[in-house]
This record gives sequence, structure tokens and C-alpha cells, in this order.
Amino acid sequence: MPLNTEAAKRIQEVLANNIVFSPLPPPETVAGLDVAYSGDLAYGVAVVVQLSTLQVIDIACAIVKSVVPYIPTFLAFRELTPMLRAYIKLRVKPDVILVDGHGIAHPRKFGIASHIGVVLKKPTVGVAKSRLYGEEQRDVVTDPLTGEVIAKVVRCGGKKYVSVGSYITLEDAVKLVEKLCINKDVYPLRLAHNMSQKLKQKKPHVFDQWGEAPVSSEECT
DNA sequence: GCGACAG
DNA sequence: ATCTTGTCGC
Repeated sequence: MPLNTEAAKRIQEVLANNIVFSPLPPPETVAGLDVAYSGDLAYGVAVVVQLSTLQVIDIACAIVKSVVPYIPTFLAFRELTPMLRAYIKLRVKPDVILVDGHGIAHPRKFGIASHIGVVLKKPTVGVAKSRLYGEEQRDVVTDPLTGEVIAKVVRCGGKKYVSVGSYITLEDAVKLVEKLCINKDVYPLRLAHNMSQKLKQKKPHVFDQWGEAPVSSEECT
């Protein structure tokens, strides 16, 4: 299925008005969301980690048919479903969510991290491996049109572009990512990435009429 | 028209 | 993201 980019663009512009910039109350739990692909299937994984102990307290995953192609600035329309399908299966909801991709460091200020934050009304942080939009100088990325700081570069096994998704401030987002930078990786995202890669290597699955395969949390590991 | 372009 | 092994270097 192709993507109506004009309609998608209007959705992003409208929903971007719902982004909230506010301090994040000290979180106890953090989730990492990631998606892997194989053939025409998307494997979404959500991992919840206890900040004080770094122990994994919940895991969930979803296997759905991948229908939308990747088009720069429209990543959410391809990965939102697999990520949210996994997220809603969590029995323990996190205080804040880390997403693979940008938040407001996006042409229309509405990257996938912001999209998820607005839809779930939950604090989210965008953590990307490369820049999509903005002028990078030193460790800050600014919007060339407004001069506003839209992201900060955090060194953690390479550059990580950290931006606000929603319900958080850039300062709190950066503090959280730095705290979770372990062994050159943002821990929760590393776990989610490893799990999605593992998951897709498993046996085929049976799909229901909605194009989703039943997968237990144990089956994710 | 040209270059840029998350995963 | 995915296709793919070894190899050069700290």
C-alpha cells in the first residue's frame, strides 16, 4: 500500500499542536520501542526497565504485516502500528517511553516519538542515530527557520540525536538518555533492538483476520 | 532543477 | 531497515 503523503502531512501538522513541553516527574520505569523487518512482516517490541535496578520488568511484542513503505519524514505511518501493538500488550506501563527515531526534530515538528506521545498521552523521547532535519553545530541542533533548539547530540557509542517527543523537556530528555547510556548504547533501546532481531528469526506465525499474529510475552524472548 | 532524506 | 564476512585498529 502506498501512502497519501499530502493527507499524512496534514495529520502531522494538526497533531503537532497537541505536543506538550513539560518537566518529567522523576520516572521509575522506562520503556524502549523498536521494530525489525523481514519480508512483509514487521516485528514490534516494547521493553520496560526499572530505572533503579536496570532490571527488565515487562516485555511485549507484536508481529504485523508491513504495508506502508518508508518515506523520509513519514516513518510513523510505517512503524506506529507495530510499536503500539506491542505497547498495548504491556502489563506494566512505563513512566516514559524512548523511541527509535526523532521527536520534534522533524520538518513539521512531528516525528514518530511525538506521534506516539500525543496518541498515548504519555511522555516520550526521540532517540535517532542520524539527523533528519535542522542545523547541527557542536552538540545542538536548531531549526533553521526559527533558531529554536530542537535536539541535542548525546555521545553514546556514536552520536545520538535526542529530541522531545511530548510531555517532557529537552533537558529532562537528555538527562534520561545520558543516565541510560550503557556500554555505548541507550540500554532500553538496545534491548528492544536485540529482541526484535531475535524474534524475526523464529518460526513462522499464524495470522488472524486483522493481520496480526498472537505472540505471548515469553515468545518474545 | 539540485541536494537531503529518522528507520 | 535489509542484503552480508572478514578484517583493520585501539
